[in-house]
Amino acid sequence: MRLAEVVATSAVVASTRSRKAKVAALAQALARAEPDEIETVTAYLSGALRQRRVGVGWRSLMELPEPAGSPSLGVAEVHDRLEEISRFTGAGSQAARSAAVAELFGRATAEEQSWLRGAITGELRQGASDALVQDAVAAAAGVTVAQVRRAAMFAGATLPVAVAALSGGAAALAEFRLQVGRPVLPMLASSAPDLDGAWEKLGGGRAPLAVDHKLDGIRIQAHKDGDRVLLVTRSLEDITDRLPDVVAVVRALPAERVVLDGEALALGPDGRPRPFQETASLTSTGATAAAAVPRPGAITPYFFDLLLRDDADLLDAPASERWRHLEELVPTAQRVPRLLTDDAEAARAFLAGAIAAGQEGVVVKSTDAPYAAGRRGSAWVKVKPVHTLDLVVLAVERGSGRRRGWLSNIHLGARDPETGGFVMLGKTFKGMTDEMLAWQTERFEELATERDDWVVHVRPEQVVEIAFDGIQRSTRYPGGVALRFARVLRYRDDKTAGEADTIDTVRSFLTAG
DNA sequence: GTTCGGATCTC
DNA sequence: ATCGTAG
DNA sequence: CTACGATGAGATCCGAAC
Repeated sequence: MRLAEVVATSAVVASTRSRKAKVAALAQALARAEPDEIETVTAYLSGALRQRRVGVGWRSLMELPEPAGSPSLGVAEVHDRLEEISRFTGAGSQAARSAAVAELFGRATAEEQSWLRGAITGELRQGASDALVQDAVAAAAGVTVAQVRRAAMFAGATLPVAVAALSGGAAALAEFRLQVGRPVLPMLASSAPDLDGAWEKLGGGRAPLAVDHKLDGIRIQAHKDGDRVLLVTRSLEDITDRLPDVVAVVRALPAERVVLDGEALALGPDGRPRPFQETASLTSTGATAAAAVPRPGAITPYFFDLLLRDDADLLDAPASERWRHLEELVPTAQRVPRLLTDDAEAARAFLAGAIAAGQEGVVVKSTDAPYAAGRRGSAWVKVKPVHTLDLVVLAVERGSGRRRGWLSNIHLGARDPETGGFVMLGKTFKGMTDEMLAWQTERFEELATERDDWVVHVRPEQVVEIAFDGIQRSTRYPGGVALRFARVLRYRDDKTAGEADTIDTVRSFLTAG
């Protein structure tokens, strides 16, 4: 198949908001793919490449060669070229990479160039990605969407499933099942503003619910097959070599085969969790580096679910049954603290205990739900305490895409009583309704002092109430601290900038946790 | 050898 | 990661 | 209820420039 066909399909998909029309266009293109191109075409229709990383980003694609007059690129050839580009390493690799990129783009038409750029940077914005392509695979192969999704959950990816569906139909899809050593997409949680909200979402405690500590580390899925251990992250990246401590724990479990879900984090000498930054740092340096450098604490795993034990596939079993196996197999010290209760009061106390222990919050779980891999199901509801501050807007960035024409991303400052000025702490674009965007665009145009292509600086007069999850140490911002997951709650016209929170108040969150 | 920018991963 | 919008 | 899109901070790794 020619790349031009994919590009034309992408244009059709982007031009309509109707999901049915998007799926129909994607299915038509899929049906035209040659058997040996199905993986590439499926990936490209979802706007993704098959390479996990190419080593080329938006910056390298700012300047492109003259586009070709007519299309000539084939889909398979593009994939081969990108594979070569992704493999360059060592001195001179950047030059070789950029020469190869120029060569590839020089053979693309203007439309193909812009599609390629979008696919490489992940900013195609055609309003369809994996989920709609799965629908299209089902339509093109004459199978149900549920069959495709189920297979994709076991495969941890859509591409092999597309190949199976289009070449072998429903029978081929039925071959996919949970296997040790083959990562599945992790189940995700929805969220609630507080414990009562979570309680209500899960039926108000008519049946007992589980309340798990929510640990602030990185998600790990552990596979054990005899002595062999595989650890993957939430995005299914293999991190086995970076977590030798966790590998040892998993290898020692008294089962031949096991698949576990959990969280790994760094502990201090006092047994309390270290800040997330430390966990991230320790898990991203390799095993040798970590062993060579004195560490304040090892990376410790805490498991909260068990998907497979020896020959029992427990994905569809009720949570209570999975947890029973988990408790039999994994020592308490390596399990996430959990309370089973039908009493909201007890659950609130458990949440308070989690916070006091330095954890992030809790996840409330139904005891009878199956493990819904890859879905943000309603069977798990997370609750994290929210902090708020009244900050001052220092500047605004121009929006793009859907927010083009609006002033969107605001720069946030805290008051500095010593200088009488303001210290920047971060930015946010979250929590703004279209109505707020319209209002703030007008407001900040009024307050504008200087403007460039991207940023409009404003007089520091507008106070905004910001919600956030916590404070991190920062080398980027002058105050030495930054907000984690800041979002706008509301603009405050009842407060002046002189009444905004101070940088000292912000810093006090660092020690208070 | 040190510093800086880009890419890619975590949350 | 969070959040708002649209289907 | 689900999927999508617009974007946040920090850390490391690698290569290039100084």
